[in-house]
Amino acid sequence: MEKLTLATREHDGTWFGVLISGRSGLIASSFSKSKVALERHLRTDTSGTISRDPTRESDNALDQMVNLYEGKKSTSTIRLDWGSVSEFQKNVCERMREIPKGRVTSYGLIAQRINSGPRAVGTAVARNPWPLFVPCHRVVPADLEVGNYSIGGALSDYGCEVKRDLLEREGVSIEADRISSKALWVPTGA
DNA sequence: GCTTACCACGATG
DNA sequence: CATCGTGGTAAGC
Repeated sequence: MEKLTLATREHDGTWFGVLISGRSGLIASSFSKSKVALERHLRTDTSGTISRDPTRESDNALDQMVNLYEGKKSTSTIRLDWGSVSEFQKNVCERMREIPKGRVTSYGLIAQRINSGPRAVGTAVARNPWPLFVPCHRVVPADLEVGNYSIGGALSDYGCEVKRDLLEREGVSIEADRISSKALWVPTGA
């Protein structure tokens, strides 16, 4: 089995973590108020020897993660390990990566773009292995409420609040639980 | 293999 | 508020 690196960092009361394969790149990212919950979530579905020794790549990934959490510009690109991602999920992730910072789109619009259905897109977004790196927080319901967000594989009110904060730090204006329609971005392309 | 139940949805009434 | 259609997934045979 392959050797993996698990690295975590605390920032502003929140724990951030990454699981990285030196060979193929970032397998998963996550964040949580609880360090143990974070590590447990990152370890799920991984069979392999886990090292806690930070690497340049893990340091870099955590730097980026905190930057993205703060709504700042990312300064480098992280390799993503697509190995355990279905073709459909990959398609959805690619569309999410096209959403500009400070904008949002809806599950249904992504579905139209890829000739699928909103619920199917919802399950794919929910299973995003790389929150923050792949900006699943920019996908919201068609009525432009903030919508749901899961952390550590589970939905929570905390997750929804985090999603709202992420969007606002990226410049999305939200009044009375409703996102400004100026922020709506319609996916482009074939 | 096939069937079913479950969803971070959307449209309708 | 309720209901239904929907597509992908995983768990169950």
